[in-house]
Amino acid sequence: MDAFYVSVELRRRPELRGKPVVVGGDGPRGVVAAASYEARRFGVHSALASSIAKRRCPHAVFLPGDHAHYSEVSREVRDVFERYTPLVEPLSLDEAFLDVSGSIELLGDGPTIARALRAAIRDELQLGCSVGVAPNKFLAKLASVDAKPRASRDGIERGPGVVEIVAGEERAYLEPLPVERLWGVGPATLAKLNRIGIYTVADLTTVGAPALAASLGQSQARHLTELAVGHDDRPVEPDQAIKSISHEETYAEDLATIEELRTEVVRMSDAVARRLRRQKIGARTVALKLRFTDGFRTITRQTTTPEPIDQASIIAELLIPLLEPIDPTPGIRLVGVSGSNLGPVHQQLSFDDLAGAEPGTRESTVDEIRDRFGAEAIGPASAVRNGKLRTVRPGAQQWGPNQTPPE
DNA sequence: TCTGGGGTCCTTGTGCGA
DNA sequence: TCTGTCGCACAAGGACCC
Repeated sequence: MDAFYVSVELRRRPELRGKPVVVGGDGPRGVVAAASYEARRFGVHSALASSIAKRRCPHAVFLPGDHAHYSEVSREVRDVFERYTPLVEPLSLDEAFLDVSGSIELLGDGPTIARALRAAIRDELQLGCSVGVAPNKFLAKLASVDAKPRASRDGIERGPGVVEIVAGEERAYLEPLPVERLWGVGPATLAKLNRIGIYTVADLTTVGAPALAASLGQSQARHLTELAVGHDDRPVEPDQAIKSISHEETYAEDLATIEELRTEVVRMSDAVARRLRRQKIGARTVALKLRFTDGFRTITRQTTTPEPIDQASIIAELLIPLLEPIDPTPGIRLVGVSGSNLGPVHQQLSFDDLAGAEPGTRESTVDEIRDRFGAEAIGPASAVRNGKLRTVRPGAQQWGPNQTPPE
């Protein structure tokens, strides 16, 4: 999808069409989630610090973002995709791979299906999208980027909308591209490649395997060598099982005491546990993540239990001891909790249960209360501040702390 | 007055049992 | 009994993706 979050907002706010619009966090530590092409002309792009975005484009309209709404629209988009093939693998809210090889006889070749799909999304949902057509996922993704509109200081180019990479022409397409276009080459890998004289995909195909492996390690070297010649045999998999569930928050003001960290770990554990129960799954490994303000340093601590768990009280009881050796006085800007190693939950005893309740009943009752009366209806006592419960809504703080923190 | 949140995958180090 | 090593599981961190 093209500038998905912004395009969704423009459907509700048509008066903003043609203006620089930015969706993201507007607080001191917020980032840009999406920028309209008008804003991109000023060098504003996703993941840019909002403070810099405001400096580059002071007249842009900043919108806070509405993750729940984008999820709904994403579902509508997927419904359209599924009219063309059942083999749809969502990559994120705004991207998906479609295997249409079984639909060609009925609906026409790849580019024909791509054009029909674009027209349907535009006419029915008033949203723009760009499609890459290719023999595999990596090349299709690459082509879809080249199909998108492009913004520069001089103006906005519309983009072709559909780009096809034909089988047999993979290498001719790939070789002139800068090597960072390959999936898995970010800033760190790019620096390593540049150090051994690799700047383009063509450079990568001429360097020997031992030299590449010495720089990057066997696994990554093999991966990039395959991509550089257009090989990618990953199938389109519609039903990917999730492997971890996490919740993390960055604070507008640093935390500096163990007591504050404990309170936040309880809140985050509650959020993660609720989502685990929603998915009817438990985590064997639970992890704590802390990011220090000095130098953006991040540490993680994890522990693994014999059985999958989905109770907030147990997750918190496991993680809080991991906090004890940590000195928070330099200032903590982010706290996160995650659960991985997922599996079905067997009957488990929580600390609550030791007080007499049936195993697991207390937290599922909490879920029911929240479903009926809202997230603010009930929560951990330690999450109450100034008489108000500080709740966690998934996605609510997706792009950094709010400008005006809750009381 | 720069850097979110939710993910996946990989590498490296370590402890442990065989 | 001591030492080396192999495989495995786990912990921690890093890199990358949208």
